[in-house]
Amino acid sequence: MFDIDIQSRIPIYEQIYNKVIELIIKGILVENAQLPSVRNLSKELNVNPNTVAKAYQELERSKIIYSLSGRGSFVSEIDREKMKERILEDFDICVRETLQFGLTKDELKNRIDGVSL
Amino acid sequence: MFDIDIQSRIPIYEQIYNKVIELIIKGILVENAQLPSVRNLSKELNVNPNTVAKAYQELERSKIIYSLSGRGSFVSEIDREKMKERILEDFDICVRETLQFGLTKDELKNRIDGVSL
DNA sequence: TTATGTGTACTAAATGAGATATTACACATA
DNA sequence: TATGTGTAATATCTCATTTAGTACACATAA
Repeated sequence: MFDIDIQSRIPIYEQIYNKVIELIIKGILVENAQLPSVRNLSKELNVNPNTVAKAYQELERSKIIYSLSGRGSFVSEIDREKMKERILEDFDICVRETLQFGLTKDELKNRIDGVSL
Repeated sequence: MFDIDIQSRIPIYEQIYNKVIELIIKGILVENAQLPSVRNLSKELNVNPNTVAKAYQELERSKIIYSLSGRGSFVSEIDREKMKERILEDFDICVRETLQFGLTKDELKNRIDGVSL
């Protein structure tokens, strides 16, 4: 569920951050659902607790989750559209970078069809 | 011409690498055109010569440029389609990451129209 | 030949982000 | 009371990136 890629150039804490967003958007983590505890998730991922804590703190700063001392961390009120918007803004950057190389928007659109998960 | 972003999380040598590709794709650097010398470009960018050299060496490894000892570095034979393909493969990764969040291909395609350089 | 400009190689050091190790504290709750 | 929670703090390690400096071999024009 929280699989991460140690090889990736994307920092672990950022992968966790993104994973939580992904799970929320997909409806797997619903409003007020409790996230795995820092210590449990760190064991599950074979990662230092500080790393998970950092991800959770960033998520809280973004108001995506809220953490209660002694209780745990939970999913905030969800505005799916706002979350999607945030993802799409990252996508914009990628598109912009690609266009910069001189490719056309049509080439990009056609390309999307061929992409498979 | 070779503007780079010191703030970026993308390494300088990689920005230079990408810049050269961009200039080739756009037809600004044509076949057998000479690149700025390692020392000159390093001065222009306020960057260590080693950093430029690293970019050039990577470009040569990729057969995008060729370097002649004592002469300089030059643009290789160009297969624009192959270069585009390489760019698009990076784009694929980005698309895949975005789809992973649960967005649809149509949402992505529509989004592209709104992007401006 | 000489001077200058080219790529290349090498070693050493500085930097910074990321991750780890460890301990500790305050809080909630069964 | 015991256990589990988030949080904080400090020190350390690792690694990629970048810098600094020097040196060598080659090409070429003066």
